[in-house]
This record gives sequence, C-alpha cells and structure tokens, in this order.
Amino acid sequence: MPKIVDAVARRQDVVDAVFRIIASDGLERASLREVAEEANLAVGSVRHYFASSDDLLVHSFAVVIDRIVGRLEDAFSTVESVEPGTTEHDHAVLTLLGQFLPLDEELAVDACVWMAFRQAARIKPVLAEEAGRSHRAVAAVVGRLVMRLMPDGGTSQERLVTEAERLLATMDGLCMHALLQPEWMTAEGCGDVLQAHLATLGRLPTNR
Amino acid sequence: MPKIVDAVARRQDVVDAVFRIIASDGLERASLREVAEEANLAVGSVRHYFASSDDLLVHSFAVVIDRIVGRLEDAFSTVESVEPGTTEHDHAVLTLLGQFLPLDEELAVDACVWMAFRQAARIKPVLAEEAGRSHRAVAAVVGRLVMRLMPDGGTSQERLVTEAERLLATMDGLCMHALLQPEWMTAEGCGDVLQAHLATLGRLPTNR
DNA sequence: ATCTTTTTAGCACGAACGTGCTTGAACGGA
DNA sequence: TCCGTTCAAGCACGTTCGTGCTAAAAAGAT
Repeated sequence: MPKIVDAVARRQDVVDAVFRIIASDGLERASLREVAEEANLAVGSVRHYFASSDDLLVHSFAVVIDRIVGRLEDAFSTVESVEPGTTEHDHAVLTLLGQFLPLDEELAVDACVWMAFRQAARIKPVLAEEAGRSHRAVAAVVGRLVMRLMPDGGTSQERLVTEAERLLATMDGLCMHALLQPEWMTAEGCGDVLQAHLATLGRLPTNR
Repeated sequence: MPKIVDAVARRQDVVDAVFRIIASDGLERASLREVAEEANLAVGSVRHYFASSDDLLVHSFAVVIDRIVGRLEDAFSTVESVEPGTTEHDHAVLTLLGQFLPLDEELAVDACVWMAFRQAARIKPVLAEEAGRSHRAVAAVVGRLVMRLMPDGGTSQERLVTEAERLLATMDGLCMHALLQPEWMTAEGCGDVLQAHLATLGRLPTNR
C-alpha cells in the first residue's frame, strides 16, 4: 500500500484554512488558490481532498454548523442538569446564549463563518440545504430553552413559538451587531441585552 | 453647449439596476458588466457616471441608507403626531418598525441591499464610513422611539441604551430571518414577535 | 530493490473581472 | 454651418477564478 496520511485530519486542516480566510477576508476570497496557500498546499492537493470548490464550501458550512450546534446542545444539557430558578441556572442559560456571540477569538471565527454562509445560501443553491439544517437545529435548542424558561412552562403552543422566534431573532441581531459594529456593541452590552431579554421571559429578576 | 441628459436621473437608473442585481443575485454579482447590462447601457457609459466600481457601490449604499432612514423618520414624525397609549399610536409604532422588514417587494429589495452592504462593509474599507453612518442614523431613531415607549420615559440613561440596542438587535434579526428563511418567518410571524417585544417595553397590552 | 497506489504539484484553457484609453455619435451655442 | 463639450460604446491589458488533465514524488507491500 502507498503513502498514507490521515485524510480526515487533512480535510479538517483545509477547512480550518477556509475558516481563517472567511473570518479575515470574507467568503468571496475563499477561492481554491487562497485556501491552498493558507493551508500551505498546492491547488491540486486541495482538489484531491475536495472534488470541487462547491464541495469544499458545503463541507466547511456543515463543519461550522456541527460545531455551533454541538456547543449549544452541550450547554443545554448543562442547563437541564441544574434546578431552574437558581443563580447557577441563570448562569448556565447565559453561557448557552453566549455560544452565539463572538465573545472570544474562536467564537468570533465561527460566528463570522456561520453568518457568511447563511447569507451566501440565499444566493447559492448548493448551500441551501445546510442552511435549512442549521436553522432547524438551532431553533430546536432555542425552543426547548424557551419552554424551560417561560413561567407557565410554555402552555400556549402559539405563544411559545413566538417567544422562540423572538429570542432567536434577538440572538442573531446581537451577533450581527457584535460582528459588524464591535465598537458600539461590546461583550458587556451583549450581556446587558441578554439579561434584559431573559427578564421579559418572566424568570430572571426584572431589575437586572 | 453639448448634449444634455438628466445626469442625476441617469445615475439613479444605474443605482436601481444595482439594487435589482443585489436583491436577485447578490452583491458579488454587481459587477460593472452586469450592472451595465441590467441598465441597458454599455460598460463605458456606466463608468462615465461613476468613476469606478467602488464609487458606484458606495453611492448605491448611500442611496439605500437615505431611503431607509427617510422612511424611518417620516414614520417617526407620524408616531410623534399621535397621543401615546392610543391604538393609533400603537399602529404608528408598528408601521415604523415595519419599515425594517421585507413586507412588500420594495421593502424587500431595500432590506436585501442594506444587509448585503452592511455585511460587505466588514471586509471592504470603502464601505465602512457609510456603514457607520447607517448605524448611527438608525440607532438615533430607534433610541427616540424607545424613549417614547418606555413607561418612565427613559429615566435611566443606561437602561434606555440597553433597550434601544435590544430593539435594534431584534429588528435586524427579524429582518435577517425574513430574508433568509422566509418559509419559517412570515410577515405574520414578524408581527407577532414585534407585538411581543413591544409588550415588554411596558406600553402595549401584554395579552397581544 | 521493485511495484502500486496515494499524495502532491503544476500546466493550460476559457471565462469574468476592473480599468486605462480611444473612437464615434449627439447636440446646444457661435 | 461648424465648433466644442458631453454622452455612448468598445477595445485591450493584466489578474483572478474553477477545472480538466498530466506527471512527479512518496512510501508501504512484495
């Protein structure tokens, strides 16, 4: 048998290069040549692991979705393991919602990449399927969280859906502002908005 | 004197072509050649009215900002002309916030273009100045609206800023979802979320 | 040492891009 | 009528892009 390399790890290296390029120069700069240079490979090598440019981008999208959803579900099991109403519970909820925001370097890269792909999916049909999966998975976690946080436990189905969509919209808007206007929307500002929103769900104290 | 055409109107025609292209095919497709074809002109003609591709894009960004901010300020003076607490007042507030969302064809185009330019401004420095102006202008209107809507009239400066940022984030998130996931976030769903958010500001009835 | 298959590297082609520059066409004032 | 400015159109150059294709290098198996 011939030369053996860890194909999975190699693919991940390339995907990491894609992430760095998107975060610093935008998705449109994530061409095969740029990605190859960032990963210290030749274009032909990248194309050995990914059939086409679209294939590379779709796979990168899937990876960032899995990472974000994975963090969210981990954080949600932490929330579930704590008694509601306690300060630990509040802290766990804030930690969960913080996974959406660019609060540190790694989260910022993921948030950039996630936003860029979702926006691109409006135009590029190859990304549409993953975009739908992303939305459904995140909405599911947020929906379960809202059900846990609402005073009546989410008795009214209709009200629950609206509150889930409201929290989801607020999170995406916060993420957008933190990425696009970091001088106006700092991590502290995000925290204030988060607390204020959670207070409107009736659990956390109203007077922040 | 030579041949005279309405240069302002011609420029606006080109900008309209830019808007249509961005809304249907994304900003990266708004090249000089594509724009010229959409406007039924030659590339050289477009370049006669705009010094460069960057010039065209920056001017288009400015136009869409002026349109959106203009609508917002018109709607705000309507809000100001009505007694707070009345149903007309509530209706005027919803009309104002509706200017953010892709509720009809024209609003949808503007929302697409606005989002696309703001995202692009993270990468393209030429767009940064207009992006900042956009954010400041919109935040000013939303801030005044929140001041009018909050029960104590916005006594606490800090609380007022947080609530303005919270409303702004929710609006941008709603706009994003309505554009990217129209099947999950319909106009009706947007209205429900809006009403729920306004209820948390303490003015509108809690029981939608 | 040789073979075989994976891995890496690179070339070449057509398409699309922005832009500098040139060339006609149009048309109001002289 | 003719002039001069403005508008419209197009060519050409250099870059970058994705991709089909070829070929050298690497290394376990024999």
